[in-house]
Amino acid sequence: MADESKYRVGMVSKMTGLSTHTLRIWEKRYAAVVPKRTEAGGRLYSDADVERLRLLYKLVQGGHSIGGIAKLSDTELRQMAAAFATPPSEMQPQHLPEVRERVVAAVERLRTEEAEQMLTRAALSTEPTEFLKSIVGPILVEIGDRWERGDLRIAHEHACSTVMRGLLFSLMRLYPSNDARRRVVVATPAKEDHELGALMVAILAAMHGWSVLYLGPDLPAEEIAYAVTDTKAELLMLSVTALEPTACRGEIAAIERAIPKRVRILVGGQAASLPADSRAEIQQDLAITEATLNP
Amino acid sequence: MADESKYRVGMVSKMTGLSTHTLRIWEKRYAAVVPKRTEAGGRLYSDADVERLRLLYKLVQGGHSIGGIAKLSDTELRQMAAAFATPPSEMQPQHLPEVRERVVAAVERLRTEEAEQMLTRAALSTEPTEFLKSIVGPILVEIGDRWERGDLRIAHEHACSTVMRGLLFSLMRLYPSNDARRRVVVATPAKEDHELGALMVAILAAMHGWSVLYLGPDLPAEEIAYAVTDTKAELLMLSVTALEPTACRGEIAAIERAIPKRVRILVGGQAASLPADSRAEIQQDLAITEATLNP
DNA sequence: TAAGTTATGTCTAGGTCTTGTCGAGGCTTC
DNA sequence: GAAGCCTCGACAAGACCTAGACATAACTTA
Repeated sequence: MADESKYRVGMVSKMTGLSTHTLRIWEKRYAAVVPKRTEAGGRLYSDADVERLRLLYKLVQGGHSIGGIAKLSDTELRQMAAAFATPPSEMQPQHLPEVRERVVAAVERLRTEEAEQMLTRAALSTEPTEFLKSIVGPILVEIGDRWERGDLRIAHEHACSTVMRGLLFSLMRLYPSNDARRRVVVATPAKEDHELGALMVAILAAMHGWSVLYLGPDLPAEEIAYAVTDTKAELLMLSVTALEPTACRGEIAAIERAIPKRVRILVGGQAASLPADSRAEIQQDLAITEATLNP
Repeated sequence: MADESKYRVGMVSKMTGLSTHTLRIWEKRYAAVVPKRTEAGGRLYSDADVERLRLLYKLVQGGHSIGGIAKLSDTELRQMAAAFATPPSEMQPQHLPEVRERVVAAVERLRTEEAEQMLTRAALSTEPTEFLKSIVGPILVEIGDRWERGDLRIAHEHACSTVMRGLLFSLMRLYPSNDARRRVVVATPAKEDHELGALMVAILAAMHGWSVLYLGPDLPAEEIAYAVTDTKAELLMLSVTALEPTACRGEIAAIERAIPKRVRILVGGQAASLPADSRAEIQQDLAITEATLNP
C-alpha cells in the first residue's frame, strides 16, 4: 500500500479516455489532479488520481464546466456524480423510499410538522403523479397495515391522514382550473368516510385542466346527482375505500338512475364495486385514471 | 462544503428547464436570483439558487407572473407553492360583508373555485383572527341555517365546508410552529364529525407560536389521551359542534381521567358541555381563546 | 372597438472567456 | 533513433456577457 503512483500519462489517457493534452492542461490550468513526478519530470498518476479523473470526466460530459468542478474535493465530486446520474430536474426516485421512511417515522412520533415539511419538499420537487403514486399512496397503505397489526394507534392514523389531507388540499390549489367546459365532480358515496382517494383523483383532474368540484366524503346519492346535474358536469369520479360492496353498489345504482346518461362515471378505490347492469367504469390504477382524464 | 456556487448558466438551464436567456433576463429585470460571479463576470449559481429557480418556474407555470413573485423570499415562495395559488402581493383589503355575500352566492351555484378564490384573497389581506371571526364563522353559520331551512342542500353544505377545510388547512401551513416547548393537541371527541371549529382554533394556536398537533375529527378518548401524553402537550383543545351533551360530557370525562393533571383543557364550539366535576374550561368565543393562547 | 401600456420571453450583434487541441523545440529512455 | 514525455504559446469553437430590438399577450384607457 506504499506509494502507488504507477501510471504514466499515456496509460492514464487510455484508462480515462482523456487525451494526454487534456490531462496536462487540466493540471496546469485547474490543478484538477497533481500527479507525482519522476526525477526526470515525468508524471506518475496513482489509482486515486485516475479515479478522480474518471469522475471529473463523467461530470464534464454531463455538462459541468471543468473550471467549476476541478477544485472540489473527491467527496463532493462523488455526491455530484450521484445526484447527476439521473435526470436533473426532478427529485431522484431512489430518494423516494427514504422520504417515505422518514415520514412514517415522524408520524410514529406524532411529529406532524416534520412529516409535513418533508412531504411538502417532496411534493414540490417530484412530478405530481409520481408523488401521489410513490409517496402518498404507499405511506397510507403502510400506516394502514401497521394500524391493523396493532403496531400503530388510531391517533397515528388520524395524524397521518390529517397531514395528507392538508397537503393534498394545498396541492389541489396549485392547479387553478379554468376550463369551464370540462367539469368533473369528485366525491365519496354515502357512508364512505375516507376522502384521501377522492382528493388524489381530484388533484389529477385539476392537473389535467379540468374544472373540479370537489364535494368531499360521505355524500348521499341524490346530492351527488344534484351536483352533477346542476353544474352540467360531464364526468363523475367516485372513490370507495372502505364501504361494503353491497352498499357501494346500491349507492352507485341510485346515482346512475338520477344523472343524465351522457355523464361518464369512474369508480376507483380498493372497495370499488359495481352493480351488474352498471355503465360506470372501475379504475384501480391512478395511471389509468390519468390517461382517461387526458383530453 | 461551504456555499458552493458551482453551476454555470448553461448547466442551470439544463437543470431548471429555463433558457439561459430567461435566466439572465429574470436576473436583470426582477433580481429573481442574483448568482455570484466569477472574476471574469460569469454567473455561478448555488444549489439554493437552483431550488429557488425551480420554485419560481413551477409557480410561473401555474399561472403566476414572474414580476409578481420574483421578489418574494424563499419561505414565502415555498408557502405559496405549498399553500396558495395567489401571491401575497396582489392582495387588497376588501369589504368583508361583501366577501361573505359573494362567497355564499358562489357556493349556492356550486362554483367552488370562485368561492375559494375570494376567500383566499380575503384570508391573505385580512388579519387572521378577524378573518376567522368575520368571514369563516358567519359563512358557516349562514350556510348551516339555510340548509336547515331547506333553502340549500347537503351538497351545498358539503361543498362549502370542503372549501373551508382546504383553505384552513392551507392557512395553518402558513404558520410553521417552531416552539417545541408549548405543545397543544387539537381534536374533536369521538362521534363529533365537524372539524372546522377545531381547524380554526388550531390556526389560532399556530399563529401564536404553539406547536400544534392537529388530529382531526372523531377521535376516541383514549387516543386523544395517548397523543397528549406522548407529545407532552401542555394544552388540549377540543371542539364540539354537533355532539349530544351527554356524549360530550362522557368523552370529556374519559379524557380527563386519562391525561396528566397539569394539562389544561379548553372546550369550544356550540355544543360544548362539561361534566359536573370537570376542570376543563368552556370557551365559546374565539377572541377569548386567542387571549388564552397568548404567552 | 381601437389604440396605448405593461409584462414577458426570444433573438441578434459584437465582444470576452473558457477549454480542448496542435505543433515546435527539447529531454529521457530503451 | 524512435517513442514517449515535457513546456509553452497559438488557435478555434463554443459558452457567456451586455445591451437593445422584437413579438406577443394581457390589460387599460380613450
